[in-house]
Amino acid sequence: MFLNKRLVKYINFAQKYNNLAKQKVDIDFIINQSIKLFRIKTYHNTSMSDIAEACGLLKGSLYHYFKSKEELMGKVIIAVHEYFKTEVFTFAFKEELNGVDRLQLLFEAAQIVFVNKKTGKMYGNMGVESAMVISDFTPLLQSFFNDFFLALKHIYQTKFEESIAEELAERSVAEIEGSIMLSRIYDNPQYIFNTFERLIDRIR
Amino acid sequence: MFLNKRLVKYINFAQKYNNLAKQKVDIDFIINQSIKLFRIKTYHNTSMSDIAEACGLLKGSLYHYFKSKEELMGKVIIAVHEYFKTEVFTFAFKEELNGVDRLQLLFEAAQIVFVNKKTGKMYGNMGVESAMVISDFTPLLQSFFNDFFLALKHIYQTKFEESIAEELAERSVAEIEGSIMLSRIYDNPQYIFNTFERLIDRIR
Amino acid sequence: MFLNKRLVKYINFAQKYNNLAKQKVDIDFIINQSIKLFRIKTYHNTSMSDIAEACGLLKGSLYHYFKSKEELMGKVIIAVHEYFKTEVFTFAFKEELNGVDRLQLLFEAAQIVFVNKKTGKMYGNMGVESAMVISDFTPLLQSFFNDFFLALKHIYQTKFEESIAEELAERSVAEIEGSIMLSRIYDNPQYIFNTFERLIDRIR
Amino acid sequence: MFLNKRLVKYINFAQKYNNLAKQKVDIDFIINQSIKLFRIKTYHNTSMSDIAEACGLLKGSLYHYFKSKEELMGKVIIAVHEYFKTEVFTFAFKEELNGVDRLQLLFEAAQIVFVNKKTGKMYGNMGVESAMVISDFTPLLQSFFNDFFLALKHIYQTKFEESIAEELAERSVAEIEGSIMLSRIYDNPQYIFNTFERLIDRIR
DNA sequence: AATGAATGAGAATTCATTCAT
DNA sequence: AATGAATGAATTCTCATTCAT
Repeated sequence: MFLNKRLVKYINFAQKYNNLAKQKVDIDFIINQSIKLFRIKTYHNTSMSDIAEACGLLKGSLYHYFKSKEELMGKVIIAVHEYFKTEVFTFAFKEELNGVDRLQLLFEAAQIVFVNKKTGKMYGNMGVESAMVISDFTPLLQSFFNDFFLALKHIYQTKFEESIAEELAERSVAEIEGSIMLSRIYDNPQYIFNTFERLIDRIR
Repeated sequence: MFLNKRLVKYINFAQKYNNLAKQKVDIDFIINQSIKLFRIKTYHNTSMSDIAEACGLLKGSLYHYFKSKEELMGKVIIAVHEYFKTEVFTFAFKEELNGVDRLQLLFEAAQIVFVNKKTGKMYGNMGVESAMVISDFTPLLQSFFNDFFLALKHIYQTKFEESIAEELAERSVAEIEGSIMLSRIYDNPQYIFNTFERLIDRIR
Repeated sequence: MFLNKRLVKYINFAQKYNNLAKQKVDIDFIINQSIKLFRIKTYHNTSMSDIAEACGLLKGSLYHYFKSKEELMGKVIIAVHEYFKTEVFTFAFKEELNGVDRLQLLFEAAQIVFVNKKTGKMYGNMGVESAMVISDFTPLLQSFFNDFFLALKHIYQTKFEESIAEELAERSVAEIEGSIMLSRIYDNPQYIFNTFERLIDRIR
Repeated sequence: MFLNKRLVKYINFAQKYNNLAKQKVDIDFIINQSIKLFRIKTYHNTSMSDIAEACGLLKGSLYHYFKSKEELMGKVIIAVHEYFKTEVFTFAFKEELNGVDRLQLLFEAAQIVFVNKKTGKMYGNMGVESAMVISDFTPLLQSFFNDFFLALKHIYQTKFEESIAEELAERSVAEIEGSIMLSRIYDNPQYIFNTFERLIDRIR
């Protein structure tokens, strides 16, 4: 190597300086950018290049964070799951509220994920459809839906006994997911809204 | 036209005979093979090569029948839709039966598509999930779900007035689709069975 | 064969009847359709399918007339050559006219091939460019240009001695071909017109 | 900026050094290899595979540099244009020389492109013919011929007034291009040589 | 951590040509 | 003569992944 050590040091310093100027790139940032892209373009139609570009990185650099696109997708699903846990399902366990209020808050929080508040239109593809298409991710989806189910069951238990609460929860999850699907197919959020209303009425 | 009818008939027959003699496959065969593959492997993970192989053809030969993979997928969705029209939705309009029976028959016919009777397990991915991921196919999916909705509405109208029948139909479609999704995610047809039972109970 | 002879006869008759209704398809017809297509779309961008379609035939049927696309192209070049011989170059040998008139008539006839009289715009690609790109056709092109050269030389010999007439002919061919090229590149027939005028002036 | 200029220089140098170390080829190398192939084999008969092989790369690697074969061809035409600007047309503007000398030098430089000095034979097909066949490239060809025309006009203006210089330039371009075509068709550079001589005589 | 050139496998598609009928 | 299904080789292009620097 013909570059002397002092120079190398300067270069490293300069690079660090440049990086500081850029958007901080960490795993979470990449995951969030990926979520955005997957929603708009689908897992299959989003290339590692696209993701890299959205992160201000180059393709190869992503492989420092994830050893494959599938691993990244897995992390994305987990991140979405985590979001739902802390921002949506959590309302189910606000013991200071009654069941109706909890359900209402939970649905309001969920809505944000699917419906663009400004335009009133459906957001693009959610991870679920993309994920369903890849069987490797079923355990992660199962885990997600377990939590979804448990949250609703917990709310229903404020009014019903366990076995009924369980049945209601299962039905509700199915109804909600089905209506999300319809909303997306018809590009009309009304199906979700109707379902949410119906479910709230039912618990009343 | 100077050819008499009997002759035309003979000619048609002769042509058919010719076709049978040379033709290795026909469009319907390709579509059916494609459906099988798409169910197992997903639209994205099924290559034209795979389809060709399943048909005993070479890749290029498929392009006699479909000018692109997307066109083939479109035809696949239409074929599934057609199947549902003639084999599933049709029970909704058997006016000689009561609503409960119609629903029961319709659900039984639908089940066959999703659940492997022999193994009792879920079949693989259906076109719907694949299709959802490609926005070009939404009109076809809308058309499918329109028919699904109308069939259920027609059944519910045997017991309820129109506006209620409509609401019930919408709910039912959502519930069914959601439960199919859950059944697939948990690889357990029980969710669909439960939903079908519940819906039949409800109309009783 | 289960079809009786009488029937076969009828069928043949019926087919013949159908054919009579169609455009008569013979080699010249195919060649003319091909010329049209090659001019618009280039040799490389015109498929045998395109040609067949333009002739009301199916791809495979073309192979009754030409054993390959290249052979067809060869025949096309020859046909164009023939056209030029009988419709364009021929004016060079109208011994009853003077040189100027012959040149004028020859150029007028040539113009028709390159410039659309109605729109005043250049026609698309001529065979020459397409042909140049395939070295197998150089003998045919040489033959074409030999005749072109001889025609002009013959005209020039009405005013000049042989060696000068030869030189002028060679120059003229080059100038004309170059200006056709420019006219095509700039999509403006003026370059050809200018050249024709200049050449007529020169002989005067 | 806290990095002093000397450092920046070093860094640039270091980066260049890095690039040299890893890079197998660069854009210019690919373009030059492509020019060679297009000349011998035509744009249509040269595959991306051929080009890759000529560059010691794999097919896919080319797409780092060009997003399509057409883009590559565009760059090739521009490169040829650039070559003509700096190596051929440039002689037109050597104000210290008289018109005859400029023309002579320009033609000598041009000859090198078309005629193999060693064998005395014509080189294969040049990009121009290939390009002519693809309408997307006409703007690039127009730009090329604009410069060609301006160079010749500039030379003619040493002896003639502008309008005459213009006419002569247009004629000369046509004559040269036409004679290149003839030289190629007859595989005999004499046509170009004759034209060049004639044009030089004319300006004398 | 980041680069980005290179890989290499595979995708969809095109098309001239063949051939049994 | 005509069909048109089938071939099969080639072509452009994509993309996840690797790796030397």
